[in-house]
Amino acid sequence: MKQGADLRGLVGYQVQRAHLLIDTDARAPKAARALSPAQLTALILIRDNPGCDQTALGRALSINRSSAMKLVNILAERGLVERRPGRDLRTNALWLTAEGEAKVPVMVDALRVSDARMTARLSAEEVRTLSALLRKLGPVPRAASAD
Amino acid sequence: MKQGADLRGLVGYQVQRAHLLIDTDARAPKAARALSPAQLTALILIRDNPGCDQTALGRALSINRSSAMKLVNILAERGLVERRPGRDLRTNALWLTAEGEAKVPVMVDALRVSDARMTARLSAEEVRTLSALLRKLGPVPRAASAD
DNA sequence: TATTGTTATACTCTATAACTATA
DNA sequence: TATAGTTATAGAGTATAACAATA
Repeated sequence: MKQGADLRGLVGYQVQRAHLLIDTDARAPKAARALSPAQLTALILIRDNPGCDQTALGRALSINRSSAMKLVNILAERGLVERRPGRDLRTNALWLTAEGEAKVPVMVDALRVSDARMTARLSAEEVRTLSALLRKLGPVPRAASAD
Repeated sequence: MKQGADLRGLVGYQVQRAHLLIDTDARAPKAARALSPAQLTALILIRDNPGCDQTALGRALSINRSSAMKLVNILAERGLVERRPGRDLRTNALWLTAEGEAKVPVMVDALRVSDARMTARLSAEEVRTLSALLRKLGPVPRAASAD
Protein backbone atom coordinates (compact mmCIF):
# COMPACT_ATOMS: atom_id res chain seq x y z
CA MET A 1 0.00 0.00 0.00
CA LYS A 2 1.00 3.55 -0.61
CA GLN A 3 2.39 5.62 2.23
CA GLY A 4 1.65 9.27 1.57
CA ALA A 5 3.63 12.26 2.78
CA ASP A 6 1.66 12.47 6.02
CA LEU A 7 2.58 8.99 7.14
CA ARG A 8 6.18 9.20 6.06
CA GLY A 9 6.48 12.30 8.20
CA LEU A 10 5.12 10.63 11.34
CA VAL A 11 7.72 8.74 13.31
CA GLY A 12 4.94 7.30 15.46
CA TYR A 13 3.57 5.27 12.56
CA GLN A 14 6.92 3.60 11.93
CA VAL A 15 7.37 2.92 15.62
CA GLN A 16 3.95 1.33 15.82
CA ARG A 17 4.71 -1.00 12.93
CA ALA A 18 8.12 -1.84 14.30
CA HIS A 19 6.56 -2.68 17.63
CA LEU A 20 4.19 -5.14 16.02
CA LEU A 21 7.08 -6.75 14.20
CA ILE A 22 8.60 -7.56 17.56
CA ASP A 23 5.35 -9.11 18.65
CA THR A 24 4.77 -11.32 15.69
CA ASP A 25 8.33 -12.51 15.47
CA ALA A 26 10.22 -12.56 18.74
CA ARG A 27 7.15 -13.47 20.73
CA ALA A 28 6.32 -16.43 18.54
CA PRO A 29 8.43 -19.29 19.98
CA LYS A 30 6.66 -18.73 23.26
CA ALA A 31 6.95 -22.13 24.84
CA ALA A 32 10.67 -22.37 24.19
CA ARG A 33 11.54 -18.97 25.59
CA ALA A 34 8.78 -18.66 28.16
CA LEU A 35 9.39 -14.93 28.47
CA SER A 36 8.20 -12.15 26.20
CA PRO A 37 10.84 -9.74 24.90
CA ALA A 38 9.54 -7.10 27.31
CA GLN A 39 9.79 -9.50 30.24
CA LEU A 40 13.31 -10.46 29.31
CA THR A 41 14.18 -6.81 28.98
CA ALA A 42 13.05 -6.28 32.56
CA LEU A 43 15.19 -9.20 33.64
CA ILE A 44 18.23 -7.69 31.95
CA LEU A 45 17.57 -4.33 33.58
CA ILE A 46 17.43 -5.94 37.00
CA ARG A 47 20.63 -7.81 36.35
CA ASP A 48 22.37 -4.62 35.24
CA ASN A 49 20.96 -2.64 38.17
CA PRO A 50 20.98 -5.08 41.09
CA GLY A 51 19.01 -3.94 44.10
CA CYS A 52 16.86 -1.50 42.14
CA ASP A 53 13.27 -0.98 43.21
CA GLN A 54 10.12 -1.64 41.23
CA THR A 55 9.31 1.99 40.59
CA ALA A 56 12.69 2.64 39.02
CA LEU A 57 12.27 -0.46 36.89
CA GLY A 58 8.92 0.85 35.74
CA ARG A 59 10.43 4.18 34.80
CA ALA A 60 13.12 2.47 32.76
CA LEU A 61 10.41 0.60 30.89
CA SER A 62 8.02 3.58 30.64
CA ILE A 63 5.34 1.72 32.55
CA ASN A 64 3.77 2.67 35.88
CA ARG A 65 4.21 1.12 39.30
CA SER A 66 1.24 -1.14 39.00
CA SER A 67 2.36 -2.61 35.70
CA ALA A 68 5.91 -2.99 36.97
CA MET A 69 4.51 -4.91 39.89
CA LYS A 70 2.79 -7.42 37.63
CA LEU A 71 5.95 -7.82 35.61
CA VAL A 72 8.04 -8.54 38.68
CA ASN A 73 5.41 -11.00 39.89
CA ILE A 74 5.78 -13.01 36.73
CA LEU A 75 9.57 -13.04 36.95
CA ALA A 76 9.40 -13.96 40.63
CA GLU A 77 6.91 -16.79 40.03
CA ARG A 78 9.30 -18.31 37.53
CA GLY A 79 12.09 -18.18 40.08
CA LEU A 80 14.18 -15.73 38.07
CA VAL A 81 13.95 -12.70 40.36
CA GLU A 82 13.56 -12.23 44.09
CA ARG A 83 12.45 -9.35 46.25
CA ARG A 84 14.79 -8.55 49.10
CA PRO A 85 14.51 -5.87 51.78
CA GLY A 86 15.22 -2.49 50.23
CA ARG A 87 16.86 0.72 51.35
CA ASP A 88 13.87 1.51 53.58
CA LEU A 89 10.83 -0.38 54.75
CA ARG A 90 8.66 0.73 51.83
CA THR A 91 11.02 -0.48 49.20
CA ASN A 92 11.90 -3.80 47.63
CA ALA A 93 15.33 -4.46 46.24
CA LEU A 94 15.19 -6.61 43.12
CA TRP A 95 17.84 -9.23 42.51
CA LEU A 96 18.26 -12.04 40.07
CA THR A 97 18.20 -15.49 41.59
CA ALA A 98 20.99 -17.93 40.77
CA GLU A 99 18.64 -19.47 38.23
CA GLY A 100 18.00 -16.06 36.75
CA GLU A 101 21.70 -15.34 36.43
CA ALA A 102 22.22 -18.67 34.72
CA LYS A 103 19.37 -18.32 32.26
CA VAL A 104 19.68 -14.71 31.18
CA PRO A 105 22.63 -15.22 28.80
CA VAL A 106 20.84 -18.06 27.03
CA MET A 107 17.66 -16.08 26.63
CA VAL A 108 19.52 -12.99 25.51
CA ASP A 109 21.12 -15.03 22.75
CA ALA A 110 17.72 -16.20 21.57
CA LEU A 111 16.34 -12.68 21.63
CA ARG A 112 19.35 -11.41 19.75
CA VAL A 113 18.58 -13.83 16.95
CA SER A 114 15.11 -12.45 16.41
CA ASP A 115 16.34 -8.91 16.86
CA ALA A 116 18.91 -9.57 14.16
CA ARG A 117 16.18 -10.98 11.93
CA MET A 118 14.19 -7.80 12.35
CA THR A 119 17.18 -5.67 11.40
CA ALA A 120 18.37 -7.97 8.64
CA ARG A 121 18.13 -5.31 5.97
CA LEU A 122 20.27 -2.84 7.92
CA SER A 123 24.04 -2.64 8.12
CA ALA A 124 25.73 -2.81 11.50
CA GLU A 125 26.34 0.91 11.25
CA GLU A 126 22.67 1.58 10.53
CA VAL A 127 21.61 -0.53 13.49
CA ARG A 128 23.82 1.54 15.76
CA THR A 129 22.42 4.76 14.32
CA LEU A 130 18.85 3.57 14.67
CA SER A 131 19.39 2.49 18.25
CA ALA A 132 20.99 5.84 19.15
CA LEU A 133 18.18 7.83 17.55
CA LEU A 134 15.48 5.79 19.25
CA ARG A 135 17.22 6.40 22.55
CA LYS A 136 16.92 10.15 21.94
CA LEU A 137 13.14 9.98 21.61
CA GLY A 138 11.08 11.36 24.50
CA PRO A 139 10.38 11.54 27.41
CA VAL A 140 8.02 14.18 26.27
CA PRO A 141 8.61 17.75 27.52
CA ARG A 142 5.01 18.47 28.52
CA ALA A 143 3.77 16.03 31.12
CA ALA A 144 5.48 12.66 30.75
CA SER A 145 3.95 11.16 33.89
CA ALA A 146 3.59 7.41 33.51
CA ASP A 147 1.43 7.31 36.59
CA MET B 1 18.89 3.21 35.38
CA LYS B 2 21.87 1.76 33.68
CA GLN B 3 21.47 0.22 30.22
CA GLY B 4 24.11 -2.44 29.77
CA ALA B 5 25.63 -3.56 26.49
CA ASP B 6 22.95 -6.22 26.00
CA LEU B 7 20.11 -3.73 25.97
CA ARG B 8 21.90 -1.11 23.95
CA GLY B 9 22.42 -3.78 21.31
CA LEU B 10 18.75 -4.73 21.13
CA VAL B 11 16.74 -2.53 18.81
CA GLY B 12 13.58 -4.16 20.10
CA TYR B 13 14.03 -2.63 23.54
CA GLN B 14 14.23 0.89 22.15
CA VAL B 15 11.23 0.26 19.91
CA GLN B 16 9.20 -1.00 22.85
CA ARG B 17 9.99 2.13 24.86
CA ALA B 18 9.30 4.41 21.93
CA HIS B 19 5.96 2.70 21.42
CA LEU B 20 4.94 3.38 24.99
CA LEU B 21 5.92 7.01 24.59
CA ILE B 22 3.35 7.29 21.83
CA ASP B 23 0.76 5.77 24.10
CA THR B 24 1.31 8.02 27.09
CA ASP B 25 1.56 11.18 25.09
CA ALA B 26 -0.33 11.19 21.82
CA ARG B 27 -3.14 9.08 23.20
CA ALA B 28 -3.65 11.35 26.19
CA PRO B 29 -6.05 14.05 24.90
CA LYS B 30 -8.49 11.31 24.00
CA ALA B 31 -11.76 13.15 24.13
CA ALA B 32 -10.53 15.95 21.91
CA ARG B 33 -9.07 13.71 19.23
CA ALA B 34 -11.42 10.74 19.63
CA LEU B 35 -9.04 8.52 17.66
CA SER B 36 -5.89 6.79 18.81
CA PRO B 37 -2.74 7.38 16.75
CA ALA B 38 -3.11 3.90 15.30
CA GLN B 39 -6.72 4.52 14.30
CA LEU B 40 -5.83 7.81 12.67
CA THR B 41 -3.02 6.06 10.86
CA ALA B 42 -5.53 3.62 9.42
CA LEU B 43 -7.68 6.53 8.33
CA ILE B 44 -4.75 8.13 6.54
CA LEU B 45 -3.91 4.86 4.83
CA ILE B 46 -7.47 4.53 3.55
CA ARG B 47 -7.43 8.10 2.30
CA ASP B 48 -4.15 7.51 0.51
CA ASN B 49 -5.34 4.17 -0.91
CA PRO B 50 -9.02 4.72 -1.71
CA GLY B 51 -10.94 1.55 -2.43
CA CYS B 52 -8.46 -0.72 -0.67
CA ASP B 53 -9.78 -3.77 1.12
CA GLN B 54 -9.53 -4.66 4.80
CA THR B 55 -6.94 -7.34 4.38
CA ALA B 56 -4.57 -4.97 2.59
CA LEU B 57 -5.11 -2.40 5.30
CA GLY B 58 -4.26 -5.00 7.90
CA ARG B 59 -1.06 -5.88 6.09
CA ALA B 60 -0.04 -2.23 5.98
CA LEU B 61 -0.53 -2.05 9.72
CA SER B 62 0.99 -5.46 10.45
CA ILE B 63 -2.23 -6.68 12.00
CA ASN B 64 -4.42 -9.57 10.87
CA ARG B 65 -7.79 -9.54 9.14
CA SER B 66 -9.76 -9.86 12.33
CA SER B 67 -8.04 -6.91 13.98
CA ALA B 68 -8.32 -4.83 10.83
CA MET B 69 -12.03 -5.57 10.86
CA LYS B 70 -12.43 -4.15 14.36
CA LEU B 71 -10.46 -1.09 13.39
CA VAL B 72 -12.65 -0.42 10.36
CA ASN B 73 -15.75 -0.93 12.49
CA ILE B 74 -14.64 1.85 14.82
CA LEU B 75 -13.92 4.21 11.95
CA ALA B 76 -17.22 3.34 10.29
CA GLU B 77 -19.21 3.85 13.51
CA ARG B 78 -17.80 7.33 13.78
CA GLY B 79 -18.88 8.10 10.25
CA LEU B 80 -15.34 8.57 8.96
CA VAL B 81 -15.12 5.53 6.67
CA GLU B 82 -17.60 3.57 4.62
CA ARG B 83 -17.58 0.12 3.08
CA ARG B 84 -18.58 0.04 -0.57
CA PRO B 85 -18.84 -2.96 -2.92
CA GLY B 86 -15.37 -4.16 -3.78
CA ARG B 87 -13.67 -5.65 -6.83
CA ASP B 88 -15.50 -8.94 -6.27
CA LEU B 89 -18.33 -10.09 -4.02
CA ARG B 90 -16.05 -11.14 -1.20
CA THR B 91 -14.33 -7.82 -0.89
CA ASN B 92 -15.14 -4.45 0.61
CA ALA B 93 -13.73 -1.27 -0.82
CA LEU B 94 -12.88 1.24 1.88
CA TRP B 95 -13.48 4.92 1.29
CA LEU B 96 -13.43 7.97 3.46
CA THR B 97 -16.77 9.67 3.92
CA ALA B 98 -17.07 13.41 3.27
CA GLU B 99 -16.79 13.87 7.02
CA GLY B 100 -13.66 11.74 7.09
CA GLU B 101 -12.08 13.77 4.30
CA ALA B 102 -12.87 16.96 6.16
CA LYS B 103 -11.56 15.82 9.51
CA VAL B 104 -8.36 14.01 8.57
CA PRO B 105 -6.27 17.16 7.99
CA VAL B 106 -7.24 18.57 11.36
CA MET B 107 -6.46 15.35 13.17
CA VAL B 108 -3.19 14.93 11.32
CA ASP B 109 -2.14 18.37 12.51
CA ALA B 110 -2.89 17.40 16.09
CA LEU B 111 -0.98 14.15 15.75
CA ARG B 112 1.94 15.95 14.21
CA VAL B 113 2.21 18.13 17.29
CA SER B 114 2.65 15.17 19.61
CA ASP B 115 4.91 13.47 17.11
CA ALA B 116 7.05 16.60 17.11
CA ARG B 117 7.11 16.59 20.89
CA MET B 118 8.35 13.02 20.89
CA THR B 119 11.17 13.91 18.50
CA ALA B 120 11.94 17.26 20.12
CA ARG B 121 15.53 16.31 20.87
CA LEU B 122 16.27 15.31 17.27
CA SER B 123 17.19 17.54 14.37
CA ALA B 124 15.06 17.48 11.24
CA GLU B 125 17.80 15.50 9.55
CA GLU B 126 17.85 12.96 12.37
CA VAL B 127 14.09 12.56 12.19
CA ARG B 128 14.34 11.76 8.50
CA THR B 129 17.12 9.27 9.14
CA LEU B 130 15.19 7.62 11.96
CA SER B 131 12.06 7.33 9.88
CA ALA B 132 13.96 5.82 6.96
CA LEU B 133 15.71 3.27 9.16
CA LEU B 134 12.49 2.24 10.89
CA ARG B 135 10.94 1.73 7.48
CA LYS B 136 13.73 -0.72 6.67
CA LEU B 137 12.91 -2.93 9.63
CA GLY B 138 11.21 -6.24 8.91
CA PRO B 139 9.01 -7.92 7.67
CA VAL B 140 10.98 -10.79 8.98
CA PRO B 141 12.55 -13.22 6.48
CA ARG B 142 11.41 -16.40 8.23
CA ALA B 143 7.64 -16.57 8.46
CA ALA B 144 6.15 -13.08 8.75
CA SER B 145 2.55 -14.24 8.57
CA ALA B 146 0.33 -11.90 10.53
CA ASP B 147 -2.50 -14.39 10.30
C1' DT C 1 -8.57 -25.10 -2.55
C1' DA C 2 -7.75 -20.42 -1.35
C1' DT C 3 -9.38 -15.94 0.00
C1' DT C 4 -12.48 -12.24 2.30
C1' DG C 5 -15.16 -10.92 5.60
C1' DT C 6 -17.14 -12.02 9.78
C1' DT C 7 -18.00 -13.54 14.66
C1' DA C 8 -16.90 -15.33 19.20
C1' DT C 9 -13.54 -15.93 22.44
C1' DA C 10 -9.38 -15.27 25.02
C1' DC C 11 -5.04 -13.26 26.20
C1' DT C 12 -1.48 -9.72 27.09
C1' DC C 13 -0.28 -5.43 28.45
C1' DT C 14 -1.12 -1.24 30.54
C1' DA C 15 -3.87 2.21 33.15
C1' DT C 16 -6.68 4.11 37.00
C1' DA C 17 -8.11 4.37 41.55
C1' DA C 18 -8.00 3.28 46.09
C1' DC C 19 -5.66 1.40 50.21
C1' DT C 20 -1.71 0.51 53.58
C1' DA C 21 2.60 1.35 55.44
C1' DT C 22 6.43 4.13 55.68
C1' DA C 23 9.12 8.45 55.09
C1' DT D 1 2.51 15.36 52.31
C1' DA D 2 4.83 12.33 49.50
C1' DT D 3 6.42 7.81 48.18
C1' DA D 4 6.54 2.40 47.52
C1' DG D 5 4.08 -1.34 47.18
C1' DT D 6 -0.16 -3.56 46.59
C1' DT D 7 -4.84 -4.91 44.94
C1' DA D 8 -9.01 -4.85 42.16
C1' DT D 9 -10.95 -3.44 38.12
C1' DA D 10 -11.23 -1.96 33.46
C1' DG D 11 -9.87 -0.97 28.78
C1' DA D 12 -7.36 -1.25 24.37
C1' DG D 13 -5.30 -4.01 21.09
C1' DT D 14 -4.28 -8.17 19.07
C1' DA D 15 -4.58 -13.23 18.21
C1' DT D 16 -6.80 -17.76 17.19
C1' DA D 17 -10.28 -20.59 15.49
C1' DA D 18 -14.15 -21.32 13.28
C1' DC D 19 -17.84 -20.34 9.57
C1' DA D 20 -20.16 -18.73 5.20
C1' DA D 21 -19.77 -16.84 0.78
C1' DT D 22 -17.15 -16.32 -3.15
C1' DA D 23 -13.22 -17.11 -6.26
